Amino acid sequence: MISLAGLNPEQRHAAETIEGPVLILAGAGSGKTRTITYRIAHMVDNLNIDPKSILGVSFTNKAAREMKERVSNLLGNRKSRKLTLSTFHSLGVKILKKEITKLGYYKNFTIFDSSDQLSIIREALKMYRADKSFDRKVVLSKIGYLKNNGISHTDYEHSSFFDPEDPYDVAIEYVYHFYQEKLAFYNAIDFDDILFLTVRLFNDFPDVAKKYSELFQFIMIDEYQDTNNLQFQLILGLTSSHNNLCVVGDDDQSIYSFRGADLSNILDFESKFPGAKVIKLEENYRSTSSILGLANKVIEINKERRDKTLWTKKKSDALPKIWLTANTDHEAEITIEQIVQYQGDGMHLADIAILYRSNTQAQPLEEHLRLSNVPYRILGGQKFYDKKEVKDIMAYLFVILNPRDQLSLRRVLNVPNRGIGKATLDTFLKKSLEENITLYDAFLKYPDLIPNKTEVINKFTKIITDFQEKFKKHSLPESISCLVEDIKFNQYIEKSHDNAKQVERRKNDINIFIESAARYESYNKSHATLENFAQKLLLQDSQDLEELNEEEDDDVRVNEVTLMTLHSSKGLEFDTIFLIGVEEETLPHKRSVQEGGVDEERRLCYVGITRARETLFMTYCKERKLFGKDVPRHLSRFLNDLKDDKLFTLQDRTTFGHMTEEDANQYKKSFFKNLMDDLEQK
DNA sequence: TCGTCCGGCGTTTTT
DNA sequence: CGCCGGACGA
Repeated sequence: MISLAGLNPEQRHAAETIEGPVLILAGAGSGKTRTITYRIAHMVDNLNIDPKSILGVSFTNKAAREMKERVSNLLGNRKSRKLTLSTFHSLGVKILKKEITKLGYYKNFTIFDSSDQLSIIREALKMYRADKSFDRKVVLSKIGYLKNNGISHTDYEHSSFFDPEDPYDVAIEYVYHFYQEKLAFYNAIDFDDILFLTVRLFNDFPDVAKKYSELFQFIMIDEYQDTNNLQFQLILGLTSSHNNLCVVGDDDQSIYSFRGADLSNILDFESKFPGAKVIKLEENYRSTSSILGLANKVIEINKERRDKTLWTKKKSDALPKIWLTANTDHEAEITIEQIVQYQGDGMHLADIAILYRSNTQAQPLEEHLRLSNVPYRILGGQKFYDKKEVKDIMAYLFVILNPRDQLSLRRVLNVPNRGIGKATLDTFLKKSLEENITLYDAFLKYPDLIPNKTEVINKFTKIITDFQEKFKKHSLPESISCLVEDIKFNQYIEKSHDNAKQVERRKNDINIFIESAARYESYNKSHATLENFAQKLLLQDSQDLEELNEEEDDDVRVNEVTLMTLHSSKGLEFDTIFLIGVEEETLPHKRSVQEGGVDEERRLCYVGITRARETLFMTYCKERKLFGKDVPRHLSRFLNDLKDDKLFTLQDRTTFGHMTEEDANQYKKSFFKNLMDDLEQK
């Protein structure tokens, strides 16, 4: 029996409302995760609901994992194992693995990341012979936008999204077709396709939708404010045979509209799901009253939001501080100075975070942290999987699994250099087009197409076929390290870099990769096939990699300051927050202002403020170096509009050198006091 | 086939 | 100011 006595009345109400559509509006720091983990535990343990029939969906693997862990702490491993707690995308892949042949794909499909996508679009634009240079990224995001609105490449021309007068739209019409045909030919899908195809599957085969909807009788969606149209369609499919949908979210923390998140999903929940119950969690357990007071004022300006006001029992008079600094260097300097002081006071560095709007702002901070010998970590910098050498090895694995995957094939073809360059590739590409076979099949069928290349071609295809066998017989880590050995990858790394340190780091990355395969194998035993491992890699869901990379330990929090963007800070909390660069054109970002997305920037600011438990510093610069030029800056409207409300103290740190205004006054006072004392003595 | 040089561009990014 | 991608030359 799970006791809900530890929940407040609203949380408890949320945990006990099981049937029908429910919207839990969970403000920042209102105990959301606690509430939904108890809700699940209550369903299973107290109401005897079969855990197999419960589906919990979140956005990140990390969130899904955390949920799993916390439910498991309440329910025990045996029951919690039967729950399905996953991300939208891994759920989609799971379904597609079983059903994708219905849509004309092979089962061993590859998932393309954005660099793969961009290279196809580059090819398409070349074919289109665009005299005006179209921006690949714009084209890609438009295609993604179309997919997220359920428009396929064949629908596009006849849809309301297509304007025949707009040259961009006409180009995109061509590129979209080219792109989808290439993907199908490579037996690959992109991230949007994972959801797009799942929705299409549900629409074209209602019995399939019914099957999954009957399997999952109770559905929970976390971070509902970030769902897009496609995810909404998916939810409709999953609930087609029942109405037990519980969504959890906070419209004030919707910060992913640029990825298609549609705020109306949460704003109009009741009209989309009639009879819905709405439960508000408004007690904040995280921040002091002064931090929350500022946060509430900042966000209340937004028009399109659900009415709610967070409150807390944690009273405090310590107002958030805003520092005016001279420039980015000065900003970094006094921020780190303050952190050093805290460090001297015995504060744990893991309780401190520095947040910023964009990654470029991290640079001066990093410099000053290093200068002051303050340990730090940067969240969301270069991803492990994005490192070139790791991607290379992964590409080998993808080709071994799916030789139709031409992008991976082309990636590894001449890595390490084996004399298969552009000319050779083009000849084989031409042949494969003529015969309408895959590039790989062209290698197999016509190895002597170019007489003096026969040997290298045969050598290459032999590696692939050999390892297709090898992976069946031997363990994952064994096979991968054998592959690395066979292709002489380490020599290749040595040859491509003259910096000895870089060589070591890159070799080490490969070792980490192999170790992660070993870990994956030890966790998953007989299920640890190359196919399943590759799928984890494709969904960037290998916790082993992260663990190995960060050496995280649950009990010991590493003594490091955390640096990250506002986006990646959502869901986290720290005793002390430094929110830097709170300036016009930085937060709100210039481009968002131009495109009318100021509301979302305001939410971003709100997210940043509400990360802080005890202490909040915000900084802005008089001048910021942008692209080599010094540009004058002003305090962000989000704070400037509240100047008279006494919600924060503004300190000009440019005039007191390294001292705060208070310190300077103190100094002046004691200076005069000493002077007086001296005079008195005389 | 590979390396170098030059020009353009520069936000956030759960999968 | 610095990075990345395309062009062009050795």
